[in-house]
Amino acid sequence: MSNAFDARFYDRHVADVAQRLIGAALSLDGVGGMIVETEAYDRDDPASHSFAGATARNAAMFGPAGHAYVYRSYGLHWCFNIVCRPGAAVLVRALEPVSGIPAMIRRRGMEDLRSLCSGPGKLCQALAIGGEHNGLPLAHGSLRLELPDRPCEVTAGTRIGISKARDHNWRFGLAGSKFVSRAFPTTR
DNA sequence: GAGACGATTGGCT
DNA sequence: GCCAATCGTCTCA
Repeated sequence: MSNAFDARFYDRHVADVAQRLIGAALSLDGVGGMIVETEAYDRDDPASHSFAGATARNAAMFGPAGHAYVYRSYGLHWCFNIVCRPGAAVLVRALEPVSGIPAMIRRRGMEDLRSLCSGPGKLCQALAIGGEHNGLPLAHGSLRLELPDRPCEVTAGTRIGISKARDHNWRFGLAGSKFVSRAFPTTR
């Protein structure tokens, strides 16, 4: 059984890792929940920050697997990624709140559970993830990641908010979850 | 040093 | 569905 402490877990295609992270538990200082939505970004992916090579901002993407890559989006939001192979990372887009919910409500300024973590910027605000967490390991410390015992039922779709390589079905969600940032196209 | 742009969100029509 | 907010990063001069 693979776990988040095992570097080998990340040594597979990033889209595969993104699927396996659905159902995992993510938390910071005891505040967190279950990952219900992810997106994969690969080294040779025009939509990825790493596509043009390593820079000061994306250095963490080329660092050790199983570490965090946190960046600021649109000047005001933070987005949280899990680094896999060099230049590849999984963007965590949504959580189902599980623990520390009062803290999330306080930070987000709203009570609706579905609005607490249903988006990459939202979950970072709810968990108080910021630039100081960029490059930190997820295996120990205040940032925790625990993989599910068994794979969850996952639905796939196209990634959101990008202008390049829109054709890849590299967005993954927990089937039937109400906590995703946007509904997946009805499958089957 | 200047200019363009973005893996978003929340409010308004 | 449309659009403004807001600023770090990157590119080019």
